[in-house]
Amino acid sequence: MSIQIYNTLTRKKEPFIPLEEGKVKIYVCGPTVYNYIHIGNARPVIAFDTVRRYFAYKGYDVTYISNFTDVDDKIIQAANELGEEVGELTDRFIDAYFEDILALGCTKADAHPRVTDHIDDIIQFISVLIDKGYAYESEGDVYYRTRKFEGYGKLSHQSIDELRVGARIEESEIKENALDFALWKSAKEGEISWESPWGAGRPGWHIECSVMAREHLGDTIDIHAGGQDLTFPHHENEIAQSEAMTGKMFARYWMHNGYINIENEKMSKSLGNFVLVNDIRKQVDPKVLRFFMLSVHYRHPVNFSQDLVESAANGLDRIQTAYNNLKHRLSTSADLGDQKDIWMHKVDEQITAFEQAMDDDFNTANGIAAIFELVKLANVYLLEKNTQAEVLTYFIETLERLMDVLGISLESETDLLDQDIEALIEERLDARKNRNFARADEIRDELKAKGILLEDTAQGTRWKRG
RNA sequence: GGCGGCAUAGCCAAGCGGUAAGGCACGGGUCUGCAACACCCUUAUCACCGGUUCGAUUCCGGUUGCCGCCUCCA
Repeated sequence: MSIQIYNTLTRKKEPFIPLEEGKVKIYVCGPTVYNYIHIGNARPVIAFDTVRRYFAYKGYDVTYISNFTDVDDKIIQAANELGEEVGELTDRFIDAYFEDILALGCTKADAHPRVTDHIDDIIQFISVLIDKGYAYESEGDVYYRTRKFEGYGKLSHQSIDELRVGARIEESEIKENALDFALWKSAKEGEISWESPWGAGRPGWHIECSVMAREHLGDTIDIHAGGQDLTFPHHENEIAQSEAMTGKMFARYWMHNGYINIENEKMSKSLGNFVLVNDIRKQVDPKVLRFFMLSVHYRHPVNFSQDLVESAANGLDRIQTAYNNLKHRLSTSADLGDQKDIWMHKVDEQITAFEQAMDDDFNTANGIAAIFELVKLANVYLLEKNTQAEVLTYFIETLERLMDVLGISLESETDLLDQDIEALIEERLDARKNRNFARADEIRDELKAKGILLEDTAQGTRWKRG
């Protein structure tokens, strides 16, 4: 079964057919680096990191590119306000970005190109568009001639005539048409700028992605992804630029993730309800944040609230506990029992269910359901008097493998017990043998106060951090 | 005005033509020295009104209510 992808371009789920057998080239629009990222920024990073992981799981050779917009109005403004050089500011927030996304279990892209490293390519690209009649210079700016590109509007399914010219699109004298957008902006006094055939200036927002995607992935890429709000105008404009340039299809599949709301409200600066990843990940286990986001299909909106995150934490805990218990059993039980094939088969069924879910437009909500079924099976298996190492191992490895697709590691945090604690657990075992339950409970409470929870099983006492 | 999305149990969330996955929370039971973990049991006429169909949560039309894009935005 091939992977089905909902393609914004066609508004349909389509079987994924790579340009090149066994390979997939993905470009994800990255952040404008003038601040720490918020959880809304984190959603596409997590969603498409998961897409990337699943492709890899399926054996694809994935090339994954995500850019940094490191020069634009907001950056210049922020730098001015902070009295910092643009380059300093962007370096700082790029570092912060990596810290944040790594904490969230995302892998770095194969390349993170920056706009400021591609100025020459951008200038060249724009020059060709001008030569081809798709762009024109006007008072030091260069604009894209939207009317000239026939397919304009095909991604957002907007008719160019229906687009409302908002109050903020100025019917500028220097543009031929209100919908024309800037490829090159002339520099204002004192602004960071680069020399160009049209004078000192800097790139417009949309051109960078066309240039960098082409540079790193070629004329046509398999998947182009980003937040829903980028569909128009950003991605529409990218298509116009790239296809005018190459005459070839720019991206075959367009994926867009849904929004995040905060406590049922839109996240916005005016409401002051921005949640920065850098803050929240210090309060909530980033694994939980990731698990929470993946519990909803990527195209649907997700509501971020303390209660919902907490309930996700409890769910993830169920998976973690089962995993820990399997490991504990493996290390404490004899290799007995039979019916190996039956159990292995049941595990396989859930692997299939997981893959079917993920094949269906990366339906992580259903994938997680399959993992929970696996957990249920494991818990039932652990009820057996005798277990087989091979079965336990298969459960453990499968859980690791599937959770890894979701970018969540179940490996314990290398925190070994202090000798003191270990001694206490030993002492408690003795106390229980001697039916000195008062002392046993005392020890359990003492450890609980230190965040160590004890669980007595037929195979001995196991513990976990609580 | 144009384009689009969503409405499923207390909460979250899949399903999208054959009478409802999964998780969280709640209640009852089993296991346990007591717990914890776990297991078992219990919980939904799928916003409303029409239509198509042998049959609709699922398709079509309409109504209501939320939401997004059309302007920087993940």
